[in-house]
Amino acid sequence: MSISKTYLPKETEEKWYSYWLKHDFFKSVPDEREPYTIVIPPPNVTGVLHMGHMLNNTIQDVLVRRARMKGKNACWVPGTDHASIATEAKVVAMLKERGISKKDLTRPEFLAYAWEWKEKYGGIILEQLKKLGASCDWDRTRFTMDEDLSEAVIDTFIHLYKKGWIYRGVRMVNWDPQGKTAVSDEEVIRKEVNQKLYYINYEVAQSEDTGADKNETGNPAPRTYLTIATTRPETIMADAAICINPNDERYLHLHGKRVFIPLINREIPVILDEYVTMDFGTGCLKVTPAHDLNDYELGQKHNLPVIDILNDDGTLNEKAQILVGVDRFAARKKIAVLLEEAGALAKVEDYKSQIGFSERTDAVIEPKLSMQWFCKMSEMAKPALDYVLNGEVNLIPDKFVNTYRHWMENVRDWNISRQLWWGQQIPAWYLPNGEFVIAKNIDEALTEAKLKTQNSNLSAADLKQDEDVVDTWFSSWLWPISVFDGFKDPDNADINYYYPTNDLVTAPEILFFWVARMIMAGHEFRGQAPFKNVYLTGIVRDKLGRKMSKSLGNSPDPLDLIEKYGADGVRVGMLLCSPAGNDLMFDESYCEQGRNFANKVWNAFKLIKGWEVDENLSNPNQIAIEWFGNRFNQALAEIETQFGQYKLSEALMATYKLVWDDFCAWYLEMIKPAYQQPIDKATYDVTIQYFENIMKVLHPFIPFLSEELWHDELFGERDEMDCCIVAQLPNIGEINAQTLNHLEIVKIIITQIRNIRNTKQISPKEALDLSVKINSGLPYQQYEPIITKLANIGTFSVVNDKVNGAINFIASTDEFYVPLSENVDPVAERTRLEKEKEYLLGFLKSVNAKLNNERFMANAKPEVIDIEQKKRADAEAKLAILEENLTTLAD
RNA sequence: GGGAGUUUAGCUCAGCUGGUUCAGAGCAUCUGCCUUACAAGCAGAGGGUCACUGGUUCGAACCCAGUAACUCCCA
Repeated sequence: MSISKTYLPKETEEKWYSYWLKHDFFKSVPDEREPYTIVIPPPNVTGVLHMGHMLNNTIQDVLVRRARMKGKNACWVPGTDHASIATEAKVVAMLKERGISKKDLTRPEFLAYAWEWKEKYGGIILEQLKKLGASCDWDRTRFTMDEDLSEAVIDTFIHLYKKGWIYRGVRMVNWDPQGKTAVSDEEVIRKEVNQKLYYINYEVAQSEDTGADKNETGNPAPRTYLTIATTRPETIMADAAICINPNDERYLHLHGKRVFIPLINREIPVILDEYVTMDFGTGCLKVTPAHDLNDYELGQKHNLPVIDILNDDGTLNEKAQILVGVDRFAARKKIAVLLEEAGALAKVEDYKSQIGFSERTDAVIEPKLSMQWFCKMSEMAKPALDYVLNGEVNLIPDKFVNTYRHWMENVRDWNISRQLWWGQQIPAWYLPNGEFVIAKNIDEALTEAKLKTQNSNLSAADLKQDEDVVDTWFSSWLWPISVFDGFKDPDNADINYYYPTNDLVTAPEILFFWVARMIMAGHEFRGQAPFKNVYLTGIVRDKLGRKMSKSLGNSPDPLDLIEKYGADGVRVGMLLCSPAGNDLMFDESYCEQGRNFANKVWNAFKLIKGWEVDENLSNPNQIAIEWFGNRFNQALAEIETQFGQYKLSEALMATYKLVWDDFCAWYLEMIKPAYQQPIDKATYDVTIQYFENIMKVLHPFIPFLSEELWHDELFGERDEMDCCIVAQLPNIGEINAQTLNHLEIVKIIITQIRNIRNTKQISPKEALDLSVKINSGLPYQQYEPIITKLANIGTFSVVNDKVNGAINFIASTDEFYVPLSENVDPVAERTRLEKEKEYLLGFLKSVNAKLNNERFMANAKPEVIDIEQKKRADAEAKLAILEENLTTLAD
């Protein structure tokens, strides 16, 4: 049978994924084992896989697979999020294509379309995750609008309302005029934008009472003006006052005056408040409570009326009096012209300022007063902060603790209503008299309403349910509980076993919307945080540091990458460039490196697979076998530590080097029989064992290839359930430091000789002789076969005297000589030795400086002093050898 | 304007409580190899004023202060 020269991932991936599924390896049910649980951050149901998902889910899968291989009952719960704004937008767009407008539909009709859409496109992303190898328990797949989960949302709403933590109120919200919904502060993206600053003159009203402004002839006094600066001239019709700083000496004459709004000539007062910055603009601020948050607060303070001149879609309404029906941006341009014509526009300047944009629709956010539902945060924030501060919940990396605390200490109430249909409808029913009741369904609402009004004649028809739905995060904050049915059935076997979960892997940008709120919900409903560790991944950026996004088109399609490099290659590629919590500059070349790695493993397999065993041969490789056994244990220990600290990229790199450098480049080269020669049984058996162990260590990173090789007959008979995915990771055995140290010296010797070949242009095929003068007492004789093989040595001899006319080098404190067929160039040799000597002298000098320093000797720790003394001894010994060699050379 | 963070080789990053030859890894680069596991490879090599300026210390990439550049969050 011929084995392909390179690893071909395609059929392997398909084959093993369905095998794993068929044999229920991803499935988890509570049992006596220790659970290891992850709930997936549910992607948008209508979304497609992007690089961020790729990173996130690779990390989760590595963690889950590793836990499974450590004997834990691993459970990774998958699912999707209904994502009200994003999904509703897509459904609206789809309807539009079919010539249907949302406003012509009833709510149930619209929802029917939305569900149809969800059934058709929802879950594509979960299918894509399978391509990556995600070992989720698919039987547990949940959706945030599943009946049970929605019920949990409604119950939660009622629960919090009864506690007094949910209330209804007029607030300034971020209004998205395109999506026609309020969005949370976190969904507003601020960008710096070039704008214009308009200077507008307001005529000051004449004082009737004092007559001071009339001149003696009784003619009207000349008109006077004040000038304000604004970036939003279209809102002047909503002005409620002009505000000046009471300390502003320029405007003392305006105290107590009134002014006219240009174009509409409505009279408004001049008010005084130190809030106004004197040196910004003209020092006169127009106060527009309906359209600016700060103005709103100022208006509240001064009891100003709120005049809202904008419709929900961003056009001007009749309260504006002019430009009614015109969009806010068109109105801005038009009003500038009108003001100009009226002589009220003093000047226009360029101006840069921060503007909020909707994350979902990219429309400019309009501050808008509206009646919304709010969830009070202060009581819930406190315990949620404590979980993180006292370490019950670990944020990884911990630099996010500060950010988290800052946010939790300054948390604002959560606007939980959204003016959409796709989502859980708010369980509030309005009575004819304007009052409302909160109830689980219409029947309960009616009962409540009758009780409340003492009117037993009320009927269901008299009640009208709130039109809005709750914010999507109001369902996803319950996710870790609701996926285990913890609301409907708070004492069921699953929730008791799997909750709290172990690790949550998510992006730092949703630390507050999601992570913090899950902790709040966990505390409120289970008295326990929902997870122990939160691993915050970085943002995937392109090579230039730009965030990968659809609009920039700088994101590769993950499925294309898998097609090109194999899922294993892409997984390795993702992890290679992803330090925890730092953004990662993704480049396709990392996937290439991943693919090459998989190929390396494949070829190591191919080599071993090709060996013939001769039972009669004795084992010449005991040293190599012992060394690799130790090295393997050492690497296992390192990898264990790195996983413990969630340094996944480093754990992968340690694995990578173990396989590539230690196993392939050193171990296999040491034991490899000559071409077409058989190998002895002992070496063969232990090597296969080593390889099998390596498959295990590799499995979390490259599950497909490791599973594929696992089933080769090389490893003997396997029954159906004997799979790499459930193999137990090897235990960390004892590590003999001396074995490892000795072999490091052997490697140095080999490298030195190879280096000599390279610099002297000697072919690797030409054997060289090697003599060693042993000063250290190291048993070089036993390493002779390895050195001879890897450095292609002809005769290896131990000598008592220096060898003249040979290239020499020092390893440990022993002297090595390589005689060359042609004479060694004494000048070049001298230069080389002198250089080395110089280095050693410098080194010795710095060591001596420390040892001769009384304060060092007095203050440094004894072990540090020991080390320094050993360094001095070693350097002096080497220096002595060098000196001798230089003398010899001179002879 | 307020808060947090980052700055180490061409690139991406390690570097734990200051002390091993501590200046590291992978990739890229250069040189030489088609040595029958692998050119998706093998062997070897060269790359850095640890952002800058001061300070603390016997000793600083690491601690402190200031400066600069960049990033993020909040206003």
